[in-house]
Amino acid sequence: MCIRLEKEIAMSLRKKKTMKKRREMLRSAAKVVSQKGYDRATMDDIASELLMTKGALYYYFDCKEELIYQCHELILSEALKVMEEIVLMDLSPVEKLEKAIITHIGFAINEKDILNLILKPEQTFEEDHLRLILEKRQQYDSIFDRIIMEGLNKGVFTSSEPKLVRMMILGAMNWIQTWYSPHGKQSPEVIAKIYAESLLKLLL
Amino acid sequence: MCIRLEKEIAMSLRKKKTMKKRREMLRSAAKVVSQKGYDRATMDDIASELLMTKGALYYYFDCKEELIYQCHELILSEALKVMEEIVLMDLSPVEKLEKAIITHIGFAINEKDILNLILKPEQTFEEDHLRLILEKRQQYDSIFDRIIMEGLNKGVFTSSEPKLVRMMILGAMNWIQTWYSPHGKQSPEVIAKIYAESLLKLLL
Amino acid sequence: MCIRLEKEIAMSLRKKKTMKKRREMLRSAAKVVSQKGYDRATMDDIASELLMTKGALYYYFDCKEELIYQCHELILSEALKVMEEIVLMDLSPVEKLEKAIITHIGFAINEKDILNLILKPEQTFEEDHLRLILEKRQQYDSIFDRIIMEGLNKGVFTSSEPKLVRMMILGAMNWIQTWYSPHGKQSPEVIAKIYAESLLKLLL
Amino acid sequence: MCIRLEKEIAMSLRKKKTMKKRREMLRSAAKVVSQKGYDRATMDDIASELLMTKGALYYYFDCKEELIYQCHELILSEALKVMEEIVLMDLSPVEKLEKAIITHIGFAINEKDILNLILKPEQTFEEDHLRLILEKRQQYDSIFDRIIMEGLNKGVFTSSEPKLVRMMILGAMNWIQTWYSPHGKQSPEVIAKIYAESLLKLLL
DNA sequence: CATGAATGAGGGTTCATTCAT
DNA sequence: GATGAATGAACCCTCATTCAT
Repeated sequence: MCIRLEKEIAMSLRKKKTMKKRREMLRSAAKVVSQKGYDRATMDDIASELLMTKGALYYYFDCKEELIYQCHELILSEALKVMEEIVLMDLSPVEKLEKAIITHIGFAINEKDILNLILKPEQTFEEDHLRLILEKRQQYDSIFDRIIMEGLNKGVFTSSEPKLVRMMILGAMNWIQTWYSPHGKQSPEVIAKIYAESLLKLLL
Repeated sequence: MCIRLEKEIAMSLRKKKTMKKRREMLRSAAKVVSQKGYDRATMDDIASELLMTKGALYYYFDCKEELIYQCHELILSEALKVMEEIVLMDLSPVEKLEKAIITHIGFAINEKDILNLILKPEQTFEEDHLRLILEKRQQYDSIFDRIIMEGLNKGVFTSSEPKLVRMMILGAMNWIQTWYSPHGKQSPEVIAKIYAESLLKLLL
Repeated sequence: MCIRLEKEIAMSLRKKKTMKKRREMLRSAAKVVSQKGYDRATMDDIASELLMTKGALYYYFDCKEELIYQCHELILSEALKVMEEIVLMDLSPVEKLEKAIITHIGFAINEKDILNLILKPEQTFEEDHLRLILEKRQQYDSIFDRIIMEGLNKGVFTSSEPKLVRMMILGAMNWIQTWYSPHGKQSPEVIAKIYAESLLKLLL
Repeated sequence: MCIRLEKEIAMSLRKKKTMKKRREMLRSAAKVVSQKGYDRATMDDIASELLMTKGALYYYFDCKEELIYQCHELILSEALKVMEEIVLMDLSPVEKLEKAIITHIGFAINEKDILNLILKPEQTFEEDHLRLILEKRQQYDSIFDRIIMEGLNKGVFTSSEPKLVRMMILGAMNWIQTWYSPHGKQSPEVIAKIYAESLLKLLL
């Protein structure tokens, strides 16, 4: 019994370790891929960023696409969870949208490496992975829709085209990746604030 | 003399033909590349879209990068010219910005194939081409800055962060490529109108 | 009759012109090929050295190999003719060999562009051309053999291995191409003299 | 500790194996290239001579030029080492030069495949490799200069142009590659002896 | 689990050659 | 005779993937 317990604990420890390792690998992979682009980042690049050999990577992931898909999955799920918490908070729609915008921009900047991957999944993924990714993106986007609808229903937002406005907001935010540099004069937090304040005008 | 003249005319005719052909090739190349992505679109793909052989492509362009660079150059120059005309028109800043937004969205949708290429040039182009592209993009962006500044000076626009607002506007517009489909319910023109109207709010 | 005559003269003039042109082309081709090597010199390189287009070259020569073969043929025939004159001169074997060495070195240096081509014809020419070239080289080499034999018969030369000595002499001379530079301190004539004097020792 | 030791031994064994393989590859590559010439020998040719695939070659060498450069490096270094031993032997200059000539001809004939590559490195190698090769050749040549100078100083050799004589000797020897065939009537050793004996006359 | 080695299917590029005009 | 354009066969090189050890 005691031995069994130890084993179980050991297992769960090992599993945790493995999970942690996988996550590390995903982060590193995402970093390389977001810098070079999917097609230009080779498995060797990714492996050496991890101080591993290519062969080892294939122990953890079946193929390149799978590896990168897992990256998406990881970060999108994380982001989605945070966003869903925001929706359920006891806040006004205005406050929720502000929070959502600030949070999203935080991801876009801090997790630039990973979120970067999201542009044009059609050019990267095959059927199966693609469907899953598009679904999750859909879920993510709908978070914003829900907040906006809530605001419209409560009469604090105004818009005849809420879907288009949601896309304007997302587009404006995602574009930040394009020009943001940590050496710029404004901190990510300041940028996020300004964006939140400004973009809210689209709904007033 | 007469013969000489004929020759010259013939020359200029041939040159015109060649120019026209080059332009056609650029359009087709842009189409393929915008669909598959730079790295996945092979020179064979591009050539067969043109009902040509790969070798023929290399008669006109030194290498793949050069070919795609010329695509950028072509469309960016065109767009820039149109935008510069707008700046010089005898219109109010509000009207100018509306026109600029509508025009830009027109490009983003109709020339999707080409403008699409603009995302992340760093991952595609080497030093020299990259610098030229970034310069031209800069010029393009500054058109919007000029209109915005004009509005601020005349007191019709208000913003403490005009640069960030300009980037929100561009981001919102460029994102359209991401989701626009000709089968959607709204026509490009309607979309453009709605965007123009909404985005102006960011400056009021 | 008179017209006919004119025509004939004209013909012969044209032919001469054509011949001259061919020779010019061969010289230029040889120059390019000797600098870059057969495989690295493209037909475009050769054509542009001649201020022509590639197509024009093909009017005069069937293919690249043919063109280069003609180069060999031209220079080898020339050299052979000069050498044969030397053999027939009314000179002592020593004087003949001196003259032959000096003449050969003159070719090796001044016609470097063309003689250069002679190394390793096996790697360049197909069956037919190769046989013709090897034959002519054989003829050329045998000139030296004849002079040496004459010297041996007259008792002014001594060697138990005349063939090997002939090859030493040719090797020593042809190697000059490898290091000769017009900017060196010794003139071609001086070099030739020294070589003639020294190499004769091999037969004394 | 024991495990560690085993590992280290294994490492060194594997490394040795790898080194040996590399050397084999260089020999085969040299063979193919010396037969077909650098530009005509394809990587496929070289690979199939080794019963390998092209890809495997690229696992060991960065590019074709590097592969062939390593061939040069290998054989030149070997030859240079042997020659340097000769210079340092306790022999008379005449005996040293004889030995050097015989040794060089041994290389020229037996390692024909590799030494063959030395003609015209300018047409094959880029800047960096070229410089290294020319340097090493220089070193090699200077071995002969040193022996000759020693002989001149001791009064056993006579020459007003020792540099030119050195080049005659090298040229005569290297030319052997051009005509030597294992089916000829004279053995390499006999040829080497005759050359040594004859070429010494140039310095007496 | 991990590594070094190898494979094989392309992809970009070059170039001799051809041909309509 | 000459030109611009086009072809197609190779060639060098890359890289995701596999596998014996």
